[in-house]
Parts: sequence; C-alpha cells; structure tokens
Amino acid sequence: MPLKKRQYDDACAATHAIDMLGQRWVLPVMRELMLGPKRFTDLKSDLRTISANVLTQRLEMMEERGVITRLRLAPPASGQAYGLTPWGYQAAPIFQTMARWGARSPEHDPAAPMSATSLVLSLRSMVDPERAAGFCALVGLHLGRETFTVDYNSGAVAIARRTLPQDLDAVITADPDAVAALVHCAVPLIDLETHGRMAVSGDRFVIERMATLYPPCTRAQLPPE
Amino acid sequence: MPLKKRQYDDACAATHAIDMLGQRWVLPVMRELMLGPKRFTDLKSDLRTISANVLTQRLEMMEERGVITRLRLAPPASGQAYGLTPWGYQAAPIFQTMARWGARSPEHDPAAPMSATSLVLSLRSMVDPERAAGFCALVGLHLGRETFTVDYNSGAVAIARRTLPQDLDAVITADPDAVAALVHCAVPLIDLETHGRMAVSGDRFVIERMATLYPPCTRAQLPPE
DNA sequence: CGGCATCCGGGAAGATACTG
DNA sequence: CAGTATCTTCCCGGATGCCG
Repeated sequence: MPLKKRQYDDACAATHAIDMLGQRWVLPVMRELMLGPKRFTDLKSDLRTISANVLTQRLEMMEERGVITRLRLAPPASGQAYGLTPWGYQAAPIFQTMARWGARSPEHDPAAPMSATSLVLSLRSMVDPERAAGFCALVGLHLGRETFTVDYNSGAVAIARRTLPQDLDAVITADPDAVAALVHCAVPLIDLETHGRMAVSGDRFVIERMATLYPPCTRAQLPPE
Repeated sequence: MPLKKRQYDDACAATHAIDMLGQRWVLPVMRELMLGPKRFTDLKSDLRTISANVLTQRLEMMEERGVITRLRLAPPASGQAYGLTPWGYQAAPIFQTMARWGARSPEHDPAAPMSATSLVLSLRSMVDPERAAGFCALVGLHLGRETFTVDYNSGAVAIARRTLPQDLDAVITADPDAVAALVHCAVPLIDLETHGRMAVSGDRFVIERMATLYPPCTRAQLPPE
C-alpha cells in the first residue's frame, strides 16, 4: 500500500542527492559510465560482484530518475547500452569531492583491486594542481580490454576512453592496480616493471614525472582508544 | 561467521566514501553536526523520524570509523555530546557538491520541511557567487530554539550557530521552511510576513537583497517517454 | 532525562538457476 | 547477450523494557 521507499524525502538537497546516489550499486554504476556508455554485460563484468537481477533493477530505477538513459548502439555493434544523462554527468564533482575525502579515511585501502574506469577517474580527481602546474604530456593507458588517454596540461587533467592516437608521449600497459600502486602508493616504476606488472613505451621520464603528481596517502588519525 | 558488511571495499576512494556516508542516517547526522556538537536528544528531535536504537547504533559506528567523537559537555551543561572529528568536518565540500546536484533533481521538492541546520547550510552551499559579489551584510536567523549568523562578504558566505551579536544588519525570525521559501522558491517577503510566517527586524532591504542571491530552481529535464 | 539491549515484521540485497 | 524467477540472508525501523 503506502510503498515506503526508505528515503529521507526532505527539502535538504544533499540528503535528496543521497536518496538518489546512496542506494547500493548506484554510485559504482555511475562511475563506470562516467567515461561513456556501456552495455549490460560490460557493466556487470566491470562491477564484478553485482548480480544480474540487482543490476537490472538498478538500471530501471536510475532511468526512471533521469540519471541514465537507454541507448541503441550504432551498427556494427548490436543491441543497446546505458549512458548517463546530462544531469548524470553533472555528478562528476561529487565523485571528485568524495574521492578526496574517502582517500583520507582510516579504513581506505588504496591497494585493493579497482576497475579500469575508477583508476582513470582517480588520475583526474586526485591530482595535486600545484605539482602538475608545469607539466604537459599526453599519456596512453592500456588497461585490460580498454584504452584511455590522460592529457596533463598545466594543472588540468583531461581523461577519455578511446583508441590511442599517434601523438602520445608515453604509453603504460598494466592492470589498474599496478598503475594505482605507481601513482597512489609510491611504488617505484622499476619495481613494477621487474615484477612484470607494468610495461612502458615512449618517453619513460614522462611516466616518472607523472608518478610525482599525486600526493602520498595521508589518512586521518583515529583518536587514541 | 563471515559477517558480511555489504560494503564495496574496493580501492576506489569515491565508493569507499559512500561505504562511509551512504548508510541510512549517516549523512543527516553529519549534516546536523556540521555547525557544532549536539546531544543525543537534540539529534533525535532534529532528525525527527529516526528511532533511538538506530541512532545509537549509527553513532557507535560513526565513532568507530573516526567521523564523529564523543564529547563531555563543559558545565553548566551536563552529560555528553557528539561532534565531528577534523576529518568529519572535511566532508563539507561533499555536502556542497551533493546539494548543488540534488537541487537539480527532477524529484527534489524544495518546499518540503527541513531542519534549521540544513536551511542554514543551504544558504552557504547554494549561493551564486556572481550575484553575491558586491554584497556585504551580517544577518541573524532565529529558527525555533536556535540562532545562527550568516555573514555575506563579497561572494563568500560564513555561517555559524551562536548567540546573536549586537552588530547585525537584520534579523529574520521564522521557521526554516519559510526562509527556504524566501530564498529558494522566490516567495516574496511581504507574502510571508502577511501570512505570519516570517518577521524581519533591522534593515529590511538587506533581506530583500539576500533573497536575490540564490538561483531559481532549474531542474534537469526528464527525457520524454 | 539519556541512553542501551532485545525481539519482531517487512523489505532490500545476494546467490543461483533458467529463458528468449 | 540481456535479462527473469526463486530462494535465502541480512538490514532497517518500531515497540518495549532496563539502567544510571
């Protein structure tokens, strides 16, 4: 009957946003779509531990709410895909502020596994503009089945999921975890290479420099017991 | 026993943040503490529909995670209170970006009831810096049992929960909903006064000007069916 | 008053299997 | 590939009662 939805439903816009984003799997789905539309199966495999029924239900609800929209894929690809609406894309600053806050959590583990998309997004959201002020380079990333570009331009960072162009300064081939180890956990590039976790082509110094643009983890201190 | 916690537990800092903030009532509790510590009973009455056992459990968990801390109240007030930790206060930009995004939701209703704290926070997070560029004024708010100050200074907005000082330019006495109607829903001041929903003292023009600093609601369009 | 412990009902999330 | 259907488990919220 009343169909209680367990939402706050008050006029506070922030709690309303959490009504939209706080339900299980909504935020990870939006994250995976931040760099462009994906198909059901790709979403399911990128999220790894979501079950098909929950994904189905969540996509329906997010479409109702206007966060995502169903797209017909242009031939040659068949079938359909899901993409963010303009309003959905406008949630990007939320990811930025949440990532910067969440990285300071005492319980956050930057060495846990992560998806390709979340790694690439972190390259934009976690950069220290001061350290990147004088750095300009176009870097390619080869992460599993997908490729991305990261364009550093005097403090600004532009990211994209696309086929790699010709004019790259350097290319990294690795798992997302290895790139995270390089930039977020200060693991030396040479160590990753000797363990076979990463391969670099092009200007090697660009990658060394890129690894210095991200602040080391400074977790908030828990008060003594 | 595995004790599954229904968290994402991945390295993506944004999803880790939602692990911390997305659980029911966590965000509203943080919101209510953003302008200073409160006691259990005040929290419970400000949140209105939370039950005591859930509030107890949530406060425990938030303390474990380092978001809030238990405080002994200085005499003459007796007992204890709960306040945000430094890391907890650092979540303020999350509220800002979520509020600006949530206000554009097709389902957001700015006329719903809201707490005094969330109204005052919205005066900071929703201001349009361009419109407020040339505006400097110190406004007092009398909302129920609490008083606040709002300090407009050339686009910046500083808010505080405190006893009202002497050098105010104007004072509003009203319910939070009435102030929201004034600034967020473009209800004319005179209408609120004639209906007895608001009383203004001091420089009346300051309040009229203040009402123009906030953009009208522009909701994201839902795609046609 | 200011919490904490326990039981209960309903609903949301997870696992698995299956279908067009 | 793109979802359904079913079953189980877990979490939320309400009520009640206890304790300082």
